[in-house]
Amino acid sequence: MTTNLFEDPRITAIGLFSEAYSGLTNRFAAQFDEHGLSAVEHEVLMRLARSPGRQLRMTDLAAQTSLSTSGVTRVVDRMERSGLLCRSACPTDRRSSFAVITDAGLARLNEALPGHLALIEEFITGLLTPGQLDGLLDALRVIRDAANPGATVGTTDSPHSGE
Amino acid sequence: MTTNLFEDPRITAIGLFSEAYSGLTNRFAAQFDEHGLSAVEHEVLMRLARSPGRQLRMTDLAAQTSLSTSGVTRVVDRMERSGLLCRSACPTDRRSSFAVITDAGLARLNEALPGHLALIEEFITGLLTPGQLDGLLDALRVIRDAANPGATVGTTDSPHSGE
DNA sequence: CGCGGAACATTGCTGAGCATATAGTTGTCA
DNA sequence: TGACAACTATATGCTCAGCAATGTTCCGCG
Repeated sequence: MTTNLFEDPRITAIGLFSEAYSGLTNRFAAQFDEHGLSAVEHEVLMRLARSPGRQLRMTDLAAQTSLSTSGVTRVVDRMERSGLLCRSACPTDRRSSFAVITDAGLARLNEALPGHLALIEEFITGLLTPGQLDGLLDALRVIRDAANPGATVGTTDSPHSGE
Repeated sequence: MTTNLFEDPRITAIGLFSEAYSGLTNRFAAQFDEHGLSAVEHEVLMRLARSPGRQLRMTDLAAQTSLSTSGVTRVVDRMERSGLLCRSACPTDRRSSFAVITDAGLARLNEALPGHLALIEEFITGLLTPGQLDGLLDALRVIRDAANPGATVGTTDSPHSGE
C-alpha cells in the first residue's frame, strides 16, 4: 500500500515541524500587527537594534534576513517612510548605504518586545521542562547549522559572536 | 543595557527555530523545484494523496494547509491546468467542489518523495540520536498542539486520527 | 411556500517578494 | 592614466497570497 508511506517517521517529523512553526508565526504575526509591524519589519528592527551602531548595510541586512536585496530595498523604503529607520550614506564606500534604526524604531521595538517574549514563553519555553527545552535547542542548533550554515554568523545564537 | 535583552533565552529559542526552519524550507524548495513543484503544491499533493478517495473539499484543503480559501482556489487553478489534480462537483452539495489528485499528480508526488525523504534524513533525522529525535518530536508536538491546535485533525501526526 | 441568513467557491484589488536588468562606484592591472 | 571587472543599491516585470465583495446554493423558520 502506498498509503502507509505517509506514516513514515520522517514525514511525521517535518509535518510536526511545519505545523508547529506555522502556528507560532501566526500567533506572532497577530501580536506584531497590534503594534503596526509585520514579521519582516520586526525582524529588521531586531537585527538593526542588536548591531553595533544600530545600523547595517543593506547587503548585510539582506543576508541576515534571508530576504533578497530588492526585498530589503522595499522593506527599508516602507520603514523609512514610517520613520522606523533611516538611510545613511557610507562615508568610505559611496556604493553602500546603511539602514539605521531611529529612536522611534527602537521605541516601537521595545513596545512590541514584552508581548513577543510573553508569547514565546506561552507557546515554547513555558510548555517544556528545562530538560526538554535544552534538548529542543540542541536539536534545533544541529539542524540549523546543517541546513542554514550562513545564519550562524552574527545571529541569535552562538555566544562567540565575533565579527 | 537594553542590548543584553537580545540575549534573552526566549529570543535565542525563537531565533534558532526560525533559522532552522528557514534553512530546511529553502533546501526543500530547491528539491521540489527539480520536480516542477512549489512547496505549497507539494503540500496540496500530500494532503490529497493521504485523504480518503484522494480528494478533499476546497474548504478543508484550505484549513489543512493554512492557506486562505481564495489562495486554495488559485493553487488548485494552477495545478488543474498542470494536470496534477482536477475538480469534481460534490453530488450532495452543489456549493462544494472537490479537488481530486490525478494519476499524474500521484506520479509526480511519488517521483519527488524519495528525494524529499532523503533531505529530511540528511538534515533532521540523520543528524540526531534516536533519543534526541524523540525529544524533538515530543517538544514539537507540545508546541504544535498549543500554537496550532487546528492542525491536529487529520494530519501528519496523531496515530489515533479518528476525524 | 417563500424569505433571510449561512456556507462555499470564485474574482478583483492590493501588497509583498524574487529574479532580472540597470546605474553608479570602487579597485586592479596594464 | 585608462579600461575592465567586481560590487552595491535600485528599478522593473512577474508571480503569488490575502482581503473584501459577489454569485450561487443550502438550510431553517414563519
